[in-house]
Amino acid sequence: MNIQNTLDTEVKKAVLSLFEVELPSVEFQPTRKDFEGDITVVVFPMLRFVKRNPAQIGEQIGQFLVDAVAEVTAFNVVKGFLNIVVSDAYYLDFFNGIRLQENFGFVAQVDSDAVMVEYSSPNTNKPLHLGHIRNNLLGYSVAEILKAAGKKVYKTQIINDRGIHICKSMVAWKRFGNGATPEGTGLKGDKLVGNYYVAFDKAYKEEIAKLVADGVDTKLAEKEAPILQEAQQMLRNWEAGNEDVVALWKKMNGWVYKGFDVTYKNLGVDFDQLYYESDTYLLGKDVVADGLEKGVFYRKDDGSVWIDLTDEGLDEKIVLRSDGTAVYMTQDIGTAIQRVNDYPDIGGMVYTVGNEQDYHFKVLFLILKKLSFSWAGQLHHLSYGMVDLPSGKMKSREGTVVDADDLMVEMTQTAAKISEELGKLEDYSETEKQQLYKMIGLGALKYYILKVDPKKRILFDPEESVDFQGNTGPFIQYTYARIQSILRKAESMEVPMTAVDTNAELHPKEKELLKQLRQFPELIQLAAENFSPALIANYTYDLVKGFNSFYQQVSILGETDEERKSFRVQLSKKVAEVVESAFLLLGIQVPERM
RNA sequence: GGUGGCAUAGCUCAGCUGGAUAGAGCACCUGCCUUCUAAGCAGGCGGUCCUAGGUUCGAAUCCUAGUGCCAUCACCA
Repeated sequence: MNIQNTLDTEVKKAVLSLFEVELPSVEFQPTRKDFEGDITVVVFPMLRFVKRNPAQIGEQIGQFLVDAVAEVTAFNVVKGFLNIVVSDAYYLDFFNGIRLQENFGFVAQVDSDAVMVEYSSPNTNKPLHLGHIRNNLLGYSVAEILKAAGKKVYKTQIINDRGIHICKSMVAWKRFGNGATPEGTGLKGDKLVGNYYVAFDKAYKEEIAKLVADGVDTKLAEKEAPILQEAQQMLRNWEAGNEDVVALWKKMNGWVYKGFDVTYKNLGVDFDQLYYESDTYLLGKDVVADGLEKGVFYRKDDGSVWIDLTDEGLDEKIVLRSDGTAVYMTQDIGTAIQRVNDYPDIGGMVYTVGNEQDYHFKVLFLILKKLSFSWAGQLHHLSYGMVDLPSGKMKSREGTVVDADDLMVEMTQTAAKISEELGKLEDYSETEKQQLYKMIGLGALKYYILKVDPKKRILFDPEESVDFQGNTGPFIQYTYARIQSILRKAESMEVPMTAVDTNAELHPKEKELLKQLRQFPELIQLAAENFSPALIANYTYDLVKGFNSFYQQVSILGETDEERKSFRVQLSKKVAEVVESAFLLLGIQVPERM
């Protein structure tokens, strides 16, 4: 039984027998470092029921607990805080329980309902950048955390493969490309297509300037620039199914997908199911018709269809244009329904999309609720802040973006530089080294991004890059590698890996580590409830800090008492396992050496 | 203007449903490698928790008002 539950009932019993009062609840917190004890009962809230001096109440409850609960060995009271000391035996017993447990903290799938997690969802007219990296890491990590918490998860993305922006790249390629291909140029497909998107913008601006110079009004020039007209015509042709246009569209998108695959693979993210906007953009219209009948929507005189959300403190929102075509919202309604049709066990969805779309998702969820879908209550917008540069916002068209591929290469190079200076891996082959550098470089990047609360905006300074010391991915990876080194030696020393004697006495650092390990399962649940990889990251950091302190203060393999040595080796192993598990949830790998 | 988010040390960030003297890392300054990996450990320096009120035994945390930054309020996606 969990010690806290035991204490909860015992404290209530104590208050009942001592003061004849029934407490509704008891407030616990971990004892702060500077005080003696493990768990603290906060006495203040009891004052409403027990009219006495808090210190006195604490004393009496403390004595009661020592007498009644075997695991409680001592207590002290500071002001209104009753600090309880829990026996070493309790912690050692806990350790024996998890010693051989694989995937400690992870829950086997318990929910029959599945969750679909959407993330990435790029446009196919330009390469992925730092903003997508944050999106991908968050989405992937949340999906993994939900799995670890017992959910069935489908990872998905909706690829925005149609629209005027794609046509812009296509037009520019036709005009300036001279038949360039990824094979011919040696460029990654997404990069090649992205270049033409930039080229379009450049040509467009030049045409506007020329028209304005010829005396055309700026507004008009922006509308009438021939290259824009051409792109618009191309979109109409695409929608009409023009063979040439569709063939070009397929060809160029194909290039982009190949490029994206490389980036995703390097980033270490994946998907169970892909959706393409070209398949879904017409969806949702029948649902709107349905909703019209039910009175959820209403039609205006011009034929457009709206929903009135003023009762919810929001505005009116259009769901179908006057010409009967779908808008963004229509499509998202349709896609959500499509997904549940495809995977009937879906009970909820998570949308990983930037916070600039908070309003959109608020409205979308409300609409789905009003259409009374059973799963509409379980929709979550995993909203995150933008990644800004010191110069401000990233803009693809202006070339002020941090490219995802470039950034990963840079991080790997930095890792390589640091590692080579330290020179600990002389016996590694070149391939082994490269693999490790990538692991460390990406570990630094991923941790840097995931440790921050998703809601917050991230300021990324490419000059200062990302740290490799302190509260960083590499620091945690390093600790893991250190433990592996000990374990290798322990194996050659043939240290026995047997259950520990619960009568043993714990070193304070050992107890500290056991306390931290004990929190891991709850932490996964908490992270899942809050959709927060940051909680996992910060927990892992604390655990590792605790281990390093332990490592520095006590000797593990040098310990002369064989039983104690065995315990320390196994404790280290468990810490490493938890670090590995936690990092798995963040999509970060851990090295055997570094 | 309406709505939403954010504001904690020079910088980057923790701080769970209100609880003890507000915590880390980086930077700066001290120590510690003939001892299990020094990408480490131990310590020092550094804070009107944006401001002003309020609720409470107790507020960085909750409420109100204000300030600053960001986003959003399209028959674009």
